Amino acid sequence: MKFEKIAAPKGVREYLPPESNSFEWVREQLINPAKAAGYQLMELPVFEDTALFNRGVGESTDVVTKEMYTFEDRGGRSITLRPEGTAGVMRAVIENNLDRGQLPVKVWYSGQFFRAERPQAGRYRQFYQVGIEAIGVDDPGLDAEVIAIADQGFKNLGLKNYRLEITSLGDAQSRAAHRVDLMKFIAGLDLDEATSQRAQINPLRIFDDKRPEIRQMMASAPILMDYLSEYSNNHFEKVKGYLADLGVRYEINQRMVRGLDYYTGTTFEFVHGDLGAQSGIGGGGRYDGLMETLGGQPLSGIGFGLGVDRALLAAIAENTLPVSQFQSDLYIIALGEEMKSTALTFAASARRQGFSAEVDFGDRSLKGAMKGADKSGARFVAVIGESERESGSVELKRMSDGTLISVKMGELKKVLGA
RNA sequence: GUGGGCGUAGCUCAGCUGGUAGAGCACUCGGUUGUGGUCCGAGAUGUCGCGGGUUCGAGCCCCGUCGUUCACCCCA
Repeated sequence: MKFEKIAAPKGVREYLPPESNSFEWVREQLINPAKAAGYQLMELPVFEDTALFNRGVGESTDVVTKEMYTFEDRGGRSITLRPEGTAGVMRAVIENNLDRGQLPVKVWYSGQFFRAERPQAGRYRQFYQVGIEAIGVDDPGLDAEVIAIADQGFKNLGLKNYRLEITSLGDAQSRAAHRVDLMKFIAGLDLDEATSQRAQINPLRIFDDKRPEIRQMMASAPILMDYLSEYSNNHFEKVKGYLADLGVRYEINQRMVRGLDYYTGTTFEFVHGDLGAQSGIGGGGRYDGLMETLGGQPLSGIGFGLGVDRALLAAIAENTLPVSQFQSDLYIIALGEEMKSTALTFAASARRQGFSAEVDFGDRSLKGAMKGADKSGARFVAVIGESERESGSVELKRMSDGTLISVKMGELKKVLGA
């Protein structure tokens, strides 16, 4: 009887040892600055009521119209695998009245997100993000701090070849005024069918077109930043000032376009230089209307999402991953089956003493076991035989230079260090 | 969703103008019975992604399909 193999679903990225160690490290580096700034964990469902994203992310976005994993559950409810994190956080904040306490609500999250796109380098159908949200306060200092936290995450990874682009999308009035003029401008252009259709849905998208001829046409298009209200402009000036004070380097990108509809005011993106087409490693911004749209108070908020998969690719490209292999302190080999119990007991004792210890399994030859110890990268090896069992002490072999050091099983600290 | 490249042992790949598969690495064992990294020897491993077609004969040609990859699109 032979069973067929089952493959992973298309487009999912899996992290297996030893690469998973790098993945875990990257994720930690990215989120640590947020923890240090007082953000607290929020664990949310990976699936939500479809309406949350339709309403929250926006019906005009590609994310909602063609990239969501939507299905009906057994109770006839329309369910969607989350394509991004902010809407879910907002839903939970509103539902649990977190915004009735001290503001801003500061939370972080980490997990997988889903988008049914054609897979490509750095683009997967299931991908990982860490992110934060600060909800309920509209303070340019907060905008700057949020951006600085994201930037610190990338710095923690040792990345250098990335840039931070920022812009302000202004408030509702700013955007409405700009949109009128921009539509007028675009109507005068000679665009192909698909492009002009896209322009109807969101004219800002045309700014993001990569074709040189389009870029040239758009060179003289009206820029949103020229339409900012006094309030928006003032707010943005302060953000830039604080960023400068924080030593966060940025570039203004007046043509930045984000894929989610809810962004207003300060908006930003981190772009890496070595990643090919999928170069965005993180992004975020302020969202004035989102909470109200989802049935909550009319409070503003700001947050970001950082791509863990892409950050890892960037770290690989820049060769900044730590070389240290994740190794055990102690590798324990039992000489024959009779000694296995002693070996297991010793390993458990070593772990209680605060050291990582692994046991060689499979009853292979001592030579094979030593090879296994070598490959595991363990710092020390202990061979357990009759004399060890009788005396209660072991000879620890330091693998780096081969020296043998005798020590009582209960006093590993003397050799392995604190 | 649209286009192009690719798909041979666990990994990296070779396989000439079609004649039914190979290398290196890795893996297991051994080089006399309690100590690794080098060296030497031995061994196991593939329905050549899958399904059709052409042919006396296909890993090599054709079609389809799936996967992968790059770009478009989109974005983390």
